[in-house]
Amino acid sequence: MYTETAMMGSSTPLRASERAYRQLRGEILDGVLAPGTGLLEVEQAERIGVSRTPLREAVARLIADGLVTGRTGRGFEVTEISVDSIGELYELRQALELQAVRLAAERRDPQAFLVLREQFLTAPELLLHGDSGVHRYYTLIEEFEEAIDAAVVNPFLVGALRSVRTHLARIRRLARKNSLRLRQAAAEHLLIIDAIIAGDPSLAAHAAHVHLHMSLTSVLRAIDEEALARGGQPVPAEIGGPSSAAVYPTISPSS
Amino acid sequence: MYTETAMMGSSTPLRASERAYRQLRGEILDGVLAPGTGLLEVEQAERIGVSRTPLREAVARLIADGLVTGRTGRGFEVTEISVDSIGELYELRQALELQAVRLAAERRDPQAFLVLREQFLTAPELLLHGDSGVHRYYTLIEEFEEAIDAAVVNPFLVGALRSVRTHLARIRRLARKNSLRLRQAAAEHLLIIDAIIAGDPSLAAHAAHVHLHMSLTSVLRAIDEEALARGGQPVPAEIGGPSSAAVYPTISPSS
DNA sequence: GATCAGTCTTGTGTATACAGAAACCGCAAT
DNA sequence: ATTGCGGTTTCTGTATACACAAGACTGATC
Repeated sequence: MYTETAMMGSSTPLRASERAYRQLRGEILDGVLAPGTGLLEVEQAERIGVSRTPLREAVARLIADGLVTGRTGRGFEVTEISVDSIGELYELRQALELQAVRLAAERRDPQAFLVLREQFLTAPELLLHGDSGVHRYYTLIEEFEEAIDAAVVNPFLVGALRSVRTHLARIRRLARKNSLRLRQAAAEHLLIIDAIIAGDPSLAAHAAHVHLHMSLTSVLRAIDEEALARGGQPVPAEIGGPSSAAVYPTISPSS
Repeated sequence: MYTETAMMGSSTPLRASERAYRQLRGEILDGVLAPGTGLLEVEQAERIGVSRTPLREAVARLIADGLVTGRTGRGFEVTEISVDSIGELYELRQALELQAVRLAAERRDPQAFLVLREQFLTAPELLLHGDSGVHRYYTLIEEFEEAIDAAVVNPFLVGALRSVRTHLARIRRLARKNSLRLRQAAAEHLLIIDAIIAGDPSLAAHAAHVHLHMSLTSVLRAIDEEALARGGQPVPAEIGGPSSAAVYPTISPSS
């Protein structure tokens, strides 16, 4: 059977393993497949419409990405996201982004960042335009990240950054940010961009540090609030576990 | 030299994909499979003695590790190591190790590092004992790295560090260090260890920075010398061009 | 002699068949 | 009632078969 299902309009028909990878990855990142979900090869292969061979390849890549863990013997499992793991991810993120921003400030093409600067200046009013504005804002962030990657040049560093961003995407889902925080974040980005344009690595790094600190604080608070809201007003003792840790169980990724 | 095949008569019979992965990885790290070598699925599967299915899984992991690149259409290829890529790797390494060492200084169990300290003190005389002493020294380095990993706790950071160390192992092959440099390196390590024991994150980071700088300098010089020796004639000191970069062609990994 | 086209070989991508192993269920025994 | 044991049932791990695509080769033509 050669399923012509998704031509996608794009050029290449896309290999089955690639389709499986993208679909699973997308579903994990979107939270369709919740953390802790146990998956079986046969079941997933059938659902996605590929045979087990390409599906296994897809799962192997997801494991390498740290989005999935191989369960001994029986299938595989979407990795959990604990509050602890968020802090850990930010420790790595800090190491990488400070370095990236430092190098970007040394090697940047000023032109690219001047363009970005203009766009970030419009962020506040952009964020008044509801959901579509927010979406546009996230696109802007992506462009910022791409500009950094391009300026840094370093494939090792960029690779590590991409990995971190993958996990960040999942965390972002846990706590949708309010627009106040987004406007604040835009201002913080602007500062980083200015430092890069000025070719000031040290300032860029410190500005990034500030931004990450604010970001982490905001994420943790948002998750806390959400946990309270979901836990309901009562918060009865019937669930005796450690409060926040129970909501987002333990475990964490590897790569 | 590295270990050979299956000296581990350990517990599990080991899956075929795992065997293939370890063998290929070992051979790449040892330089048996030189950078740029083109590999074919069938040929490698036959050589290693597994079928294509597990071999493909092994190759997928190697690609994820950045040790191998998929070639469009025809087989796969051992990734090259350029002089540029060494510098890039060290940029990532610096970001990660400084952060690791910083966190280790905050969270360490002093006892573990006190033990390490004792051992590193014996390094100089250890390195007088020829090849076996050098081997013992590298074991010591591994123990140091493990102690850092344990102190850092952070799985994300540790994962990224492991990836870097993989690539470092390949580079180490290119330029076997002289024992003078190793003694020097031991002293630098000692400083880092002392800072960690003292619980001084900032000093630990700076000491690590120094160490990495010295290490990179030493590696690059060693490669240069080796290139000169191999290039035969006393290549004039016209370093202006891509002289050194030409020896170890372009390309680099992705992770 | 060179170039181009058609075929032929070879290698990947995918599906499937098969074997071994681990979890599940039920039964029985303490 | 609980626990240990055996049969059963999946599910994984591996091998293999098959289809398609991309080179390589050969032969023919200019």
